[in-house]
Amino acid sequence: MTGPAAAARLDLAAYLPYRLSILSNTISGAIASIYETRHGLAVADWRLMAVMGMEPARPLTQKALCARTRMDKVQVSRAVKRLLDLGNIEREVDSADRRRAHLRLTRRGRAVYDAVAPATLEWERELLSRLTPAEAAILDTVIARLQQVADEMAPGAR
Amino acid sequence: MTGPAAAARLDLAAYLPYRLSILSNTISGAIASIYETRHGLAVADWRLMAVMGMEPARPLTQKALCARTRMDKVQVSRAVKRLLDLGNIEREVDSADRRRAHLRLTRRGRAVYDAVAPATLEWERELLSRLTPAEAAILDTVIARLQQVADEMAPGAR
DNA sequence: CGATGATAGTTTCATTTGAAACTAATTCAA
DNA sequence: TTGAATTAGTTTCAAATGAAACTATCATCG
Repeated sequence: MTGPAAAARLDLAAYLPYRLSILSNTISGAIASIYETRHGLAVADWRLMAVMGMEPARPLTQKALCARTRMDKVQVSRAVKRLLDLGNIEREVDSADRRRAHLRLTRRGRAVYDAVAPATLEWERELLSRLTPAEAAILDTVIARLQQVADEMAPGAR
Repeated sequence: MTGPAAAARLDLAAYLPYRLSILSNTISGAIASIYETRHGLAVADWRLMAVMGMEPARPLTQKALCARTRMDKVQVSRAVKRLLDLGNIEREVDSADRRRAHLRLTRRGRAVYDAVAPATLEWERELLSRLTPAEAAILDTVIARLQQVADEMAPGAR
């Protein structure tokens, strides 16, 4: 009833990588609209702010931001420049190693964070509320396991 | 035990949108390496070929490709141009409406498709093999449900 | 020391991307 | 019909991106 059966035909609508990509883009786009227009933040900018907001007492270097966000150093460098221009973060050169600088949210950045973070969390909560607790729990472990496997299978897996 | 409890603190490592984005990018990148270097295809190129390969007997217009891939018409226009240059697809102007053209894989394009599609499916199969059947089934329904909810929640939800 | 190599972060330059304007063909309405 | 509005697809131009080269600082080794 479905036409001639070809060996291993690829059906995008059922193909996990494709579905994940669409889903992730839909979600990211929706959440980005929370901070893009109102606070003038690009996705990369918000990502850095989210990390810096997590542990405000511990200022981070750009290298640490790279590690925590999986962004590369050029992206981070540019996002940092934008955030400095916006006045959302401040930089203090490390006294022991002047190549490094420690970055933290300013009062203004903290205010932006406090305005945006709850909205993004609420968005996530609303999304997850459509799943049963069992489904949510399985989703959690499945994502973790798939990430681990994907890391192993990726070219140049370390 | 986790420091001062701030209201609604955002933890990226536990935040679904972020985790999904990392996972999707890891997977897409790994799969892209299957066709990028060997066949000179960009992600968009392969996506179009995957759709055209699904039902080879039914040539598609660029508009139809937009709908099926969720890519916009500019991306599609450029990918089509690259695929024509590579000789992977051919174009036949619609006799009834000369704005439109029907696109299909050439013999060469079909050969590329037949080389790439099984490898990508094998990659997916390998990934999914790390899940129990129950987990895989739940993942399937969860992705579908989340996509539906995300579509509703996206700004300008139609 | 002083040279060599490594590290943190930035800049340059060529390519990619996206939005908006554009072209060409078709439909619709009077 | 012919003129306005739509539609399919392309081009343009400015902004975003990434890879590689670069600057400045620090560590190490003779």
